[in-house]
Amino acid sequence: MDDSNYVDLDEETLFLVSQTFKALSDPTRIRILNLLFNREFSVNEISEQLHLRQSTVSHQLRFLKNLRLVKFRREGTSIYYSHDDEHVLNVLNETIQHALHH
Amino acid sequence: MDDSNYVDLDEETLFLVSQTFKALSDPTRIRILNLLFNREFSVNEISEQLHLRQSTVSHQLRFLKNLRLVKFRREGTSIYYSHDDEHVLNVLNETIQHALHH
DNA sequence: TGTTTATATGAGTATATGTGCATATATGTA
DNA sequence: TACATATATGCACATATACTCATATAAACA
Repeated sequence: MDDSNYVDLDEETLFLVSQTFKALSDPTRIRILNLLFNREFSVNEISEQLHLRQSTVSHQLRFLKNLRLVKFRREGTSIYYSHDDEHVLNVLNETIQHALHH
Repeated sequence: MDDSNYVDLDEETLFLVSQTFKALSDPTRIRILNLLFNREFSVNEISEQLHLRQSTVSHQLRFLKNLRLVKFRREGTSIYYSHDDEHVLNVLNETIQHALHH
């Protein structure tokens, strides 16, 4: 069989890929990203919409922010978060649709 | 803004999606799936190729098997594993390529 | 400046996860 | 049957993770 396309993954790539999927491996983060799919929400809005503690949302947003999966803008005392990675969001959405229809 | 497409995810979908990504969130499992991309390998072959303990490979294959991401066939005393989910493998490959070229 | 509102963060805790060792199981062969 | 080889599995342990509470930080405004 032809396995000439096989390339051993370097450590940096492995880390980046695993971190990306780790972001999508937690139900809370999936719910947040799914909520942000269409528009931006403030931390409080996310908290209320998903029935999560403010600190829980804030912790998870930091996680997603560090991976550059979400971006934010300040408006007064509120901070509005929105998604910031088309590729990852597409992967998530595809997999959700795949799960919903199978 | 239009958020009419937003649907709260049911628990079962959330679990399935998060489990799928959890499978892809570990460097060892990523390396195994990446190895199996082109052809099947026995447990020992995987172990040798990736410099992993036999038990580690076996444990992770069980994980992947439970999620139906790999399938296997017996040949004598060896068991050959191969991938069994085109969608997940595509998602993984896309994300690896994305990471390699960015 | 003091107060209110919104968000971020540190510490503690319970649980989940990944790995290795030792051993069990299963197949093949003498 | 006895033994060798290949794989699976139970247990123990170290580490990672997600959540909560309490508190810190930051902006708006009286």
